[in-house]
Amino acid sequence: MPAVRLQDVANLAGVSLKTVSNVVRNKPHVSPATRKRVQKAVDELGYVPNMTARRLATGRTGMLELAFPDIQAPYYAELAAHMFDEAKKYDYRLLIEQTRNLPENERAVLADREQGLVDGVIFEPVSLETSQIALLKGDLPLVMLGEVEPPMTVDHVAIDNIAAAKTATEHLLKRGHKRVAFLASEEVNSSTVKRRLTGYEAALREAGMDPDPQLYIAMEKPTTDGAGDAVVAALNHGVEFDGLFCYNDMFAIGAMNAIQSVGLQVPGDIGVVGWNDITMTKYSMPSLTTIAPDVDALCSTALAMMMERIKGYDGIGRHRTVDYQLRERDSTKVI
Amino acid sequence: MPAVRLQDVANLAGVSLKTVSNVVRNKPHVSPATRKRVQKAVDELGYVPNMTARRLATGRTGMLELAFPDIQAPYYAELAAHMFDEAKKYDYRLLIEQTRNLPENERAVLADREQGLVDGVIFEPVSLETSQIALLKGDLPLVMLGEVEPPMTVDHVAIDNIAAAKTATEHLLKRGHKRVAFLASEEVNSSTVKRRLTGYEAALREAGMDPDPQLYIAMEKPTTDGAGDAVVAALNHGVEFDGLFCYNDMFAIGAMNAIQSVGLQVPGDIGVVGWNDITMTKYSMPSLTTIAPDVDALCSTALAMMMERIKGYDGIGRHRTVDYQLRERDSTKVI
DNA sequence: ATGAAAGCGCTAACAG
DNA sequence: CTGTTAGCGCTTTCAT
Repeated sequence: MPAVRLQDVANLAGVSLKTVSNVVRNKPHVSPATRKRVQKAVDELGYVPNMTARRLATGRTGMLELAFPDIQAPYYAELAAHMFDEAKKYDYRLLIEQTRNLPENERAVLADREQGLVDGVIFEPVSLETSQIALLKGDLPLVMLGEVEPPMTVDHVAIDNIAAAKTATEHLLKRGHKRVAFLASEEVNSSTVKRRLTGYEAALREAGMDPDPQLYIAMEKPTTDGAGDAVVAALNHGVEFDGLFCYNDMFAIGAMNAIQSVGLQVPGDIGVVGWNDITMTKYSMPSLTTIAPDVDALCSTALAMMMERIKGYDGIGRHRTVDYQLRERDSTKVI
Repeated sequence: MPAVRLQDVANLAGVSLKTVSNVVRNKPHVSPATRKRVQKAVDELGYVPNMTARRLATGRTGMLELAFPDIQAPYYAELAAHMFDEAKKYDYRLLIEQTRNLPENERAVLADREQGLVDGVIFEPVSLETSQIALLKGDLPLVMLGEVEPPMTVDHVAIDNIAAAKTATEHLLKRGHKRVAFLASEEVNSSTVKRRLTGYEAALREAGMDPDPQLYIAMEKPTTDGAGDAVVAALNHGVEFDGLFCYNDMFAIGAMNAIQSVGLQVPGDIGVVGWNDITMTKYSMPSLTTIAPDVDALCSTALAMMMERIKGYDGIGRHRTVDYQLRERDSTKVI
């Protein structure tokens, strides 16, 4: 059954192509009588506009690319869900692209190898450097998310990682934890790690403590199990700490499980704070205190900037910071 | 900067449009010398093919829609990740559409309101009925996932829910749990619930027990918290059980937390089994024994059937069953 | 208020 | 091996 075209409808209704097009798109300049007749023909034939053709004619695809490391990571799945909702408000659909933290995939995102597929891309790189991004970025509207420093010309939205890391560390200190460690993997997101480390150290210094290099626990593998392994190794090496600020929630959950598996208590012996506020933090044992970025604001800000770019704004890159909150749960109850 | 077109490249290279097109698509029938010259022009101009135009000309979009309830649900996020990988093998991209369990959204998926946007749709409905699907399904290739009975003409892939539910229940029985309850929400996926209930009851009967209606714990809200609430309510009502087979992993995790919050132990007092084997099951406390569908096989089978449909296969709907495994973890250690 | 004609950028016969 | 000629289905001036 070959698809029914505008022409077919026009023939049936006995009007021109243009008129049918006007009716379909709810344009003015069509008499009620004609409109009704055309609508009847549309329904009868079951006409559905061909998006591809419309796109070619208008140059607008109605699609945005959302590129980030991994849809399977809870934080990104949740980010995607919010972004879907937000995009729908502007009548846009999202095409998801996973980079898997691979530089070549991140480069491919910018290479814009499929012109005309999307109207713009919202991109959270983790390993590309600013200079490379500037180099590769074509003229497709681009909004960056996350901690990689954007080039001068590109819009960017993120939360203040230094401040949030400071908040997390201060919280641990306030709850009575004296020696707070920082758990992260350097393999990924090194600029992010750096920022959070800065905030962490600032909190310690303000509390009159000197950051102890021993308390920087580096993971070998950037996975949940890797987090557990690193914590156990630190404990076995006699590193003493009673507070742990983790790079993300999954690492925190891995760490809590490991801590409890060696007979220590959370938060009794070690208080733990995560980052992202993924759904699972409510159901881990114990539930996890975490930094909750305002994902709604993140998405709406990113999309708003994207829409301006699409409409033609071509100025210098804007940098927006969105809020975060410390969500206190059982992993840091007062001791 | 107006996009560079095939024509521009042809002009620069001094050849015809067609030749450039051949070079770009790596078609034969181009002399090495010409190919090189054209390639140089392509690079110089930074030519990128316009996908929309290509699509209109070929009628192939290179895109598949993947429609399911909710990207935020871990199982679907993981399914999507696998599906992305599988689709890439066929050079297809995926457009995700969330139905949020809403019938109107499920209907919209089938209504094919955007002809020419995708070449086919892979769809896991939960609330639509077979007859409605048959009615709404246009002529876009369609492959169904999950437990809703497909119409005669549509392909379908799923795991044997009755057998898997029986396996899960038998496992609990084998581990020494005498009174096994079944936890689910009837609001959603009622056909799925029915099948699992059938398997659950079959296992009980084979073990010489009569299913006790009291042991069917119905949730009011189909959420993780709803699962916990339902279990606590049952316990408060004096329902006695020492085994719990849950509709899905998140419900199981909610149930385990609730059980432990009232002072009972898992698996000591109550053994728990989930469904889906989401990543989190390894990190819950205790880790969760669960039914692990072979998601890889699910995706590859679905995509293979989709490719046949796209290539023109127009026969009767095929029904494929993929494997599952019982993944034993700490929530059902021998008691 | 409606119609005719000219593309959007690409692919696909069909020639040469 | 390469070039020419039509479309793909829709939107959009520009007339009427």
